[in-house]
Amino acid sequence: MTKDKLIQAAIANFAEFGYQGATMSKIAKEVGIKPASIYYFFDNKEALFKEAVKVILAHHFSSMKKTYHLQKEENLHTLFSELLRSILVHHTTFQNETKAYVTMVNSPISNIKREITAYLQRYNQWLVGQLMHTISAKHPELKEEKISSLIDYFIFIGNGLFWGVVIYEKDELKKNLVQAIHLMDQCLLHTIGSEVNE
Amino acid sequence: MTKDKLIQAAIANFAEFGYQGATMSKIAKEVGIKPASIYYFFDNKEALFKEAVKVILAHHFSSMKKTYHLQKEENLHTLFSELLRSILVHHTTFQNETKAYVTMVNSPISNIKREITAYLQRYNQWLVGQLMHTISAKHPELKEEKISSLIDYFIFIGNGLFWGVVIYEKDELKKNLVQAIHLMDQCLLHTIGSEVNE
Amino acid sequence: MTKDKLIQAAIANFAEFGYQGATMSKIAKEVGIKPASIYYFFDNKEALFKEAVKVILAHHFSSMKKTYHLQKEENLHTLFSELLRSILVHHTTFQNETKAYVTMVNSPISNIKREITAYLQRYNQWLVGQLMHTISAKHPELKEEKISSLIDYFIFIGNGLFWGVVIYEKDELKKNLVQAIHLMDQCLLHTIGSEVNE
Amino acid sequence: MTKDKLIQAAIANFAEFGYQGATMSKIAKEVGIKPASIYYFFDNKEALFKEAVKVILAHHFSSMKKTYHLQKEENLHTLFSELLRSILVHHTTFQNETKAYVTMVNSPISNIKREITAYLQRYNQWLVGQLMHTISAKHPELKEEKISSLIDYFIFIGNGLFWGVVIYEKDELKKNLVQAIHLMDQCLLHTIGSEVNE
DNA sequence: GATGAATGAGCATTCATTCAT
DNA sequence: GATGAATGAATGCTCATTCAT
Repeated sequence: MTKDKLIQAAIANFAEFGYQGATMSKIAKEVGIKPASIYYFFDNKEALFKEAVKVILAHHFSSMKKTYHLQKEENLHTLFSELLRSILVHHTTFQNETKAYVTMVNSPISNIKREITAYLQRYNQWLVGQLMHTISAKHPELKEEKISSLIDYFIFIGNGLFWGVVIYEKDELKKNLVQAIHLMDQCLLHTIGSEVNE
Repeated sequence: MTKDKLIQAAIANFAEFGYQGATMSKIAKEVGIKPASIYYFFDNKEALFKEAVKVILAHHFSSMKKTYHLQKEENLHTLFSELLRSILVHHTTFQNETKAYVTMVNSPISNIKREITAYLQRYNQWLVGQLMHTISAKHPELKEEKISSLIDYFIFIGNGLFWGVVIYEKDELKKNLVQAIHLMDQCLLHTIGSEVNE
Repeated sequence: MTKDKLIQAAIANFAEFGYQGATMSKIAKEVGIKPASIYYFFDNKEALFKEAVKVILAHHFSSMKKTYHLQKEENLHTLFSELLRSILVHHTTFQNETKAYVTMVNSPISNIKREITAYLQRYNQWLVGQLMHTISAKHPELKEEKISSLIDYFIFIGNGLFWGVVIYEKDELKKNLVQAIHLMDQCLLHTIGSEVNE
Repeated sequence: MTKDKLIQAAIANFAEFGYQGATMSKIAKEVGIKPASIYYFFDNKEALFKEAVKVILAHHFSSMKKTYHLQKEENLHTLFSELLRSILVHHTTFQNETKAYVTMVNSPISNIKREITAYLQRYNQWLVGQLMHTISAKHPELKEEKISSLIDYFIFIGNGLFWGVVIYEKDELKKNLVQAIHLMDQCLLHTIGSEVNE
C-alpha cells in the first residue's frame, strides 16, 4: 500500500537526514510518486512523521512484548538474557528505526517529542508491571523494592546496550551483549542468590 | 569573541534542531549579528559546524583527562567512580553539547560523521592506554586480558550512563550513577577481589 | 507556453546584462510568474541558459538554411548577395539574440562556451559543404581550392557585416550591406570572370 | 603602482566574467590586497571600470596612432596593409582588452556604454580626418567622396578582421589578414587604378 | 595606504504546500 | 488516487560598500 510505503520511506529519510533534512520530494521519489500526491494520504509533513513515529514505537513495543511472552515462563537469567538479546536484535535489525528514534528523542517538533516521551513512560510502566508480576510470582519471598531495584538495573544495562547499537559496528555488539548478560547475572545473584548458578 | 560566540550558538542550534534545522539566521540572531557576518569568520555552514564539533569533542576530551589525572593515584574504586561521575557531570552540565553530539553521531554530513568516528577511536585508545597503564601499575599481578575486560565493562557501563543523560531528567540520573558505580564495583570485585571491600 | 516564454525572457536578459547580470527574478517577472516557478521547468539557471543558447543557435541556423535553399538556384552573385542580406536581416531583426550571442562567445560558463564553439564549427561545415556543392555544380571548371577561397572571403565579409550589426545603428547598416555585396562581387569577378557583369 | 595593477586586474576580470561577473574580491585578490582597500583608490566598482575602459580605449588609440604615423608616408597599399595588420596585432596581443571591449559594447552600465560610443565616434573622426588628409595629399585628383568611400571600405574590412580575433584561434587569423589586405587592394585598384600594382 | 568586522540588498535555490484537473 | 503548475517563505551564500582603526 502506498501509505505504508510512504511511512517506511519517511522513516528511512528521518533516520538518514533528521526531521528537517527529510524532504517530501525525496520521500515521494523513493515511493515512486510525486510530492503533491503525499497530501492525499497525509495532511502535512508533521502528520506523516507523527504516523511514522507511531509505527516505530509500536514496532518496538511489539518486539519486546513478543520476546517477553515467549520467555516469561523461563528462569530469570534466561528471561533477562533474552530480553537483552531482544533489544540488541530489534535495534540492529531495524537500524533505520533506531537511528530515527535517536534523532527523534531530541526532536524540536513538540508533537513528536511528546509522542516519544509518552511512549517511554508507557513502555516503562508496562515493563515494570510485567516484570514485577513475573518476578514476584517466581520469587514470592523478594520484597517489592528489591524487585524494583533489579528492574532498574535491567533498564540501565539495556540503555548501555542500546547506545552501543548506535555507535558500534555489528561485530563489536556481540561482546556488549555478553557483558550485559553478565552484569545482569551479577544483579540477579546479589538479589536472589543461588538461582543463577547453572 | 564573535567567533567563539558563533560556535556556541551553532552548538545550541545543532542540539535543538539538528544540522539541517539549524539555520545561519537563527545562529546570527543568537549572537547579535547579521547572517552575512558569519561568513567573515567561517567559509560556510559546514565549516562552522565542523569547528563546533571539534570544540565539543575537545571539550569532552579535556573533561575526561582532567578527571583522570586528578584521580589516577586513588584506588580503582575511586578512580572508576569518579570517571563515571565525570561522564554524568560533563554531559548534564553541557547538555547542549551532549544533545548536539547525539545528533551528530548519525549526521548525514560526512565530514562531521568522520570527525566523530575518528574522535571515538582516539578517545577510546587514550582511555584504554591510560587505564591499562594505571591499573597494571597498581595490580602487577593482573593479566593484561583481565584488565582489558575490566575496561570494556567500564566503557559499557559508561554508555548506559550516557544514554540516561539523553533521555532522563536530572533527578533520575543520580540513581543511574549509583547503579553504574555499583556495577563497576562488582566488576572490580570479580577481577581483583578484596580491594573494593570497604 | 510558459517554458518558451522563459527562454525568450532569458535571451532578452542575457542580451542586456550578460549571464551573471541576468537574474532569475528579472526573468520571472518578465514572464509574469514567480522565481520559484522557473525551477519547475528548468533545473537551474545554467540549464535555462543552455536551452536559450540552443534556441538562438538553432534559429540562426534555420534562417541561414532557409535563405540558402530559396536562393541556391540563382546565380552566384544573387546567392551571395542574398546570403549577406540574410545575415544582416536576421541579426538586426533578432537583435536580442545577436547581442546575447556576442556576450555568449566569451561566456565564462564553460557549458555555454562549448555549445557555441561546437555550433560555429557545425555551421561552418554546413556552409562550406553546401557552397562547395552548389558552386562546383554551377562552375564545374573551377578548381576546388578556388571555390574554397571564395567561400573564405564570403565568411570574412560576413564577419564584417555581423560586427557592424553590433556597433552601428540600423541606417548605417544599409551602406555596410552594399559594401559587403560589392566586395563579394569583386571576389566573384576575380574567381569566375564574366558572370557577374550585368 | 597598486592603482594600475587594479585597473589591469579589472580588465582581466571584465574580460573573463563581464561587468556583473567581475567582483571586487577577485580583483583585490589578484592584486594582493583586501577588497576594502580598493575603495582607497576608486570610489566604487563603476568608477574602477570606467577607468579601466578609458585605459583600454586610450591604449587602442595609441596603438593605431603609432602605426599611422609610422606608415603615413608609405604608399596607400602599405599604409592600409599596416593599419590592418596593426588591428590584428593589437587585438591579439591584448586579448584581455579585446574581450573586455566586446563585453563592454553592450554594457548595461550607461556610463560605460556612453564612454564607448563616444570613443568610437572620436576614433572614427580621427581616422577619417587623417586618412582624408593623407590620401588627398597623395592623390589630389581624387574626389572627396571617392576617398570617403575608400575609408568606409577600410573600416568595413577592419570590422571583419576584428570579429575574427574574437572568434578564431591565432593561426586562422593570418589567413584573415591576407584576405583583408587583398580586399583592400581591390578597393584601392578600383579607386585609384594603377598604383597598387607592384 | 590598508584592513578587520560588519551589513543591506540581492541571488539562486529549496521546500512544504495548494489546487484545478 | 495522482499530478502539473505554481507559490510564499525561507535558506545558504555573495557582493559592493562602509567605517573605525
